Amino acid sequence: MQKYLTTLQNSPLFTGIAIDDLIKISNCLLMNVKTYAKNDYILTASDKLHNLGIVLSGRINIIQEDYWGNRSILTTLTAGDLFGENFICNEPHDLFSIIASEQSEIIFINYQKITSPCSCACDFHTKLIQNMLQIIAQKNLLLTTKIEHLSKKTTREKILSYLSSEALKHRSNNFLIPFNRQELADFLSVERSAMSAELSRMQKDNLIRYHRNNFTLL
Amino acid sequence: MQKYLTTLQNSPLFTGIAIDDLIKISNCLLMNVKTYAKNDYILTASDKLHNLGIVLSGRINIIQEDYWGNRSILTTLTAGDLFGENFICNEPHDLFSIIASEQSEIIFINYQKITSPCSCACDFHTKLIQNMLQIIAQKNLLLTTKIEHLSKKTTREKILSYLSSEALKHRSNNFLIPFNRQELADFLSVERSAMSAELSRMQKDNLIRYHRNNFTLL
DNA sequence: ATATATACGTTGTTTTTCCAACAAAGGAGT
DNA sequence: ACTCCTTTGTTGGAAAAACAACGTATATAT
Repeated sequence: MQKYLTTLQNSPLFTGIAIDDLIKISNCLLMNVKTYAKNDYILTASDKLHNLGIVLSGRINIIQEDYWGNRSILTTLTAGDLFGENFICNEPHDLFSIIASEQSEIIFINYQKITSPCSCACDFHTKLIQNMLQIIAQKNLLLTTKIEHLSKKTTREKILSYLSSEALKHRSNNFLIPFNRQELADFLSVERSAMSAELSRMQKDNLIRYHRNNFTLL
Repeated sequence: MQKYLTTLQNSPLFTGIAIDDLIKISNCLLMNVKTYAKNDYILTASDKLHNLGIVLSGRINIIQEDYWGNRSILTTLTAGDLFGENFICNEPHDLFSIIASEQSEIIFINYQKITSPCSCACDFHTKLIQNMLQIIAQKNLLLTTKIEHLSKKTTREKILSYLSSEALKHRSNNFLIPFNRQELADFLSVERSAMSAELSRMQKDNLIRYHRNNFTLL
């Protein structure tokens, strides 16, 4: 357990919890490390997940299989990343599976133990619960704004929706975006070259100025 | 307070908590009822929200104002509905405002009090925290699957993505959808008539069968 | 400085969606 | 059955996006 502490400490679930307290708390949480070989299933779509997982090493993919069996990778997680926040305490979903894409170690934390107070470490427990809520709430916010962008019908509107939210976030009409063109196109679910073309048209129309990933709204 | 108990009891935040316990718990939660007139701001974009809100009566809109000041209504909430789960414990967002669209009563519940255990009612408190997590996690799941649909480029792919997830959810290739055509089109962010046309083409291509809101995947 | 790879922009063609207008089908009430 | 109203389906032209192919800029390494 000792050797995983640094990874755990850097996980958002344990932010604000001192390393000494982490050691104490780890005894109450029914933690449990498992090792998976490449291509092992960590969770199949019909399983119900009772634990929160944190990747200690390796790489795992959250995948979706549709009605016809077509697979697509939703996200790929590496050391320190958390999973299961959404599946937990929900009915069996039948939507996602989790597979190790290389040999991986996962630490599982009993969900019940996180949400119910215990005798030994109640102070940290409160912090833990708040961290947990914050993580999900933050993700929720990200998903909501992304949906806002994706709901726009034209590429131009999608771009403007995204740039607008970035400008509000930075409290400035000039800001850097964390994507290159291909990544931005993927994020907005449009075609890269078409998006590039639209960007130049928007510049011509005096809506925006940009160079590389530095953007200015006019 | 008494007269609001039924509304509160029906709120997902308090499911599984008996009415007697609800009365006890309500004393610990620093609840606070406020009345708003039509068009009053309940939250402006730059405010930080410290409380969870439940609508007791009336109707409120969660709105978004973009960089240029264009407003759009994201959701509209009525009696029993909860808001603030996502804003709470996040940095000021500058993205959403909340406005009463008619005279409304809102009960605010101190967020700190929800997440920290208290002396008087710890059993219900645990249930409360679990309800809170479940609500957000469930919403998260909904948002994630919606993003999956919206990320598809063509209308046909969006429809199939949606129908596939419904089929998996119902564990059957035949199911009823909870939308009429206009609602489905809005949900998938496509144009109704174009979607109707695409549906008939899909039927002609032997991908699906449908009548009204009864669908079968082939 | 040169070579090489990667990111970005441009253009023309094909495909898809939007839009508007209308036609057909289904439901509710008399 | 008939009317009225709502929902769903159809069609053709206009607009937009996807796609492919290529040209240009920028970064990196040797």
